[in-house]
Amino acid sequence: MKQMTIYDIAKLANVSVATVSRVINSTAPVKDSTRKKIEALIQQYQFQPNAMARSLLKKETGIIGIIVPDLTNPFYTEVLAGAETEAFTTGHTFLLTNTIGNYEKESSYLSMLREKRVDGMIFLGGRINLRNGNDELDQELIQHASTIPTVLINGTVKGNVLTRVATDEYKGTCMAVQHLIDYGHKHIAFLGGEMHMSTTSSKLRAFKKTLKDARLQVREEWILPDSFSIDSGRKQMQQLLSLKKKPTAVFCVNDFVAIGAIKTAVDQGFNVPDDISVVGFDDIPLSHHFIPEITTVSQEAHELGRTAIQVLQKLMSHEKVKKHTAIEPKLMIRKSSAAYRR
Amino acid sequence: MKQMTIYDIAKLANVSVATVSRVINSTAPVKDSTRKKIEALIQQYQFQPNAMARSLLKKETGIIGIIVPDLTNPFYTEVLAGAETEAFTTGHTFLLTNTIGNYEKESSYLSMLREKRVDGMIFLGGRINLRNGNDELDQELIQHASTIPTVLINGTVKGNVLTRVATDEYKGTCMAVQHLIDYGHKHIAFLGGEMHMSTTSSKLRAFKKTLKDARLQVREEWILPDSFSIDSGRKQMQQLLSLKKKPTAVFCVNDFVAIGAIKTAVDQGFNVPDDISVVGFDDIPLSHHFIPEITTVSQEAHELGRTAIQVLQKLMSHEKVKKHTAIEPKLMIRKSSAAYRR
DNA sequence: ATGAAAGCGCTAACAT
DNA sequence: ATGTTAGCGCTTTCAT
Repeated sequence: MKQMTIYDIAKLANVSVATVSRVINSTAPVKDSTRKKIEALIQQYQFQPNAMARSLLKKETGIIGIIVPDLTNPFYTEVLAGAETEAFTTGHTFLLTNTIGNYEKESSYLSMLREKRVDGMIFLGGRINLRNGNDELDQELIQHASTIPTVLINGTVKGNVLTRVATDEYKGTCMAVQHLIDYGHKHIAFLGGEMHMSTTSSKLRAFKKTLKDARLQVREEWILPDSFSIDSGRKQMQQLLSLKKKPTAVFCVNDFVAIGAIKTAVDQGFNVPDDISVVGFDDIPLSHHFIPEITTVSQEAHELGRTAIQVLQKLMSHEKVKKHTAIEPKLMIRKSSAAYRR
Repeated sequence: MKQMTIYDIAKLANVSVATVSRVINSTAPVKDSTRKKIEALIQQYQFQPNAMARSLLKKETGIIGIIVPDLTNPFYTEVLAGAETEAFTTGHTFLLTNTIGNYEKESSYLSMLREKRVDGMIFLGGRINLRNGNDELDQELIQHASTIPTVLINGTVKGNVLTRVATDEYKGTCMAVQHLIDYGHKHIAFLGGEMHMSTTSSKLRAFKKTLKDARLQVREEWILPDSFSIDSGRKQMQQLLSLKKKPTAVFCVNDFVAIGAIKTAVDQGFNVPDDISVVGFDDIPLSHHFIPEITTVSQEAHELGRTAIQVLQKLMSHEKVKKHTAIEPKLMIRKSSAAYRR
């Protein structure tokens, strides 16, 4: 079926396009009889105005561009779901991209979003999580952000010049490590994460700080970053268990690493949490269904997504917004951690 | 920074807009010196053509609309990730929606996608999974599909008039149940799923058929549909274990239900798989990291997504396509199922 | 090789 | 209350 235009409807109703436009947008009074006639026609032909023509004129598309590194990562999808909830209320839709952390793909999508004239943009992961940043990539993003309202989630660029919403990972880590200390653990390891990512380095800083404040020793051979995957957790726990001197508790940079770590420990005949306590980070849905249920730090992903959209909406309507909005992390104490028993 | 237009560039270069358009699209030869000049200007001002203006004219947007019921469900996101891979190669982007299975939201997004004149549409879950269909909802979808090339994933509408790509769930179920039978199980239960969903009913049919072919009894009190959640698995396994006569193996409609079922069984002191075998469906990433690793049926979600986009691309370029493309399921034998021991 | 101008489908100011 | 018309930013004949 061919798409009709506002002209077709106007002709059929013997009125001008302006009148049709008026009934569509109820932007001015129209005589009841003509309105009825037009509405009937619209219904009959299933006419739907071309949003592009309108956008061209109004300079707004009703579309928010989202750049995500990994659609299969539950943390990101939880953020997305939260964002969608909020965006739906204002009629915004998402133009979604999946960059698998590939900077070129990020760039390519960045241009695409600009060409499409999205009303705003949310950026997660990838380049904004680099520990030391990358001038060229940062500049590109800042440049795009100068024409499109942009909010960064859990990341930043050099100089913190872009608006961002983030969980306080440093604080979350302190909470988790302190929890282990409160349980009487004195020998605690740090597992997973890529050292060139800011999320890892800030967690590691928090980890060391918390141990030092409790006058506990930081043992370098128990600090085993690697990546963010389950396999990484398996591998590094393996390594840990091969040491003569083993820790009694482990802080993992995320729940995937925690799952891998627990799995390996269990495979090797250790009991979690009785022999070794494990805490994760993120509170992915599965963490409280795993066996044992995982003690972890919630990033309030849904909330994070919603907040980011709220901030973006202000940005889009030229309201003043804080450069940085922090989301409070929440410690979820479950079954993978227990009091130290000698 | 204000967005420039092709006119601005043309003025700065002392040429007509036509010439600028020509260098942007390399659609006609342009003298080398003028091209260089224009390219420099484009670079300098970071000019990016307005995709909407172009789309208005060309009648194509480069956007594919995707309707998904639940962004936090790993099966759907895996499909999405597969689809994205394929779409990226042709420069298509996704306008994503999340309907949480709400039919009104589906309708609302359906119109939105049409207004936005997406080039094609992928529909997952929701109304297309209704066991007995729903005439009104079906009609609406068919109506939209008559103007926008549409591919349904793992679902259909009455009369099968729309193009679809689907895993053979019936066959997958037969494979899983047969696997349990081959392991010597004679007492097998069916857990989870909503009975008004076609995925549940077709799995149940396959389940019964396979048992009958093996001359095994189908016991109604062991058929415990409910929903697709982990909690549903927990609840129904609880129910199963409260029976005097218990099965030795369980087929679950998906991995979530399987996880819940295993959890409850373990909580109650049963060993999986020694006391009771459990198989799932979908092969979500977590299923082979769970303890025990879950025997399941892979829907080849990534492949499913890719194929759907390939089919859609043909549809969009007016090539002939089969109404139905089947994806072969794959049995993944892991640790949650074992041979029956009396 | 380049320019002028029509038109994609719509909205909004200006007339009537 | 309704119609006329000028764009929005681009592509694409048709001229030159």
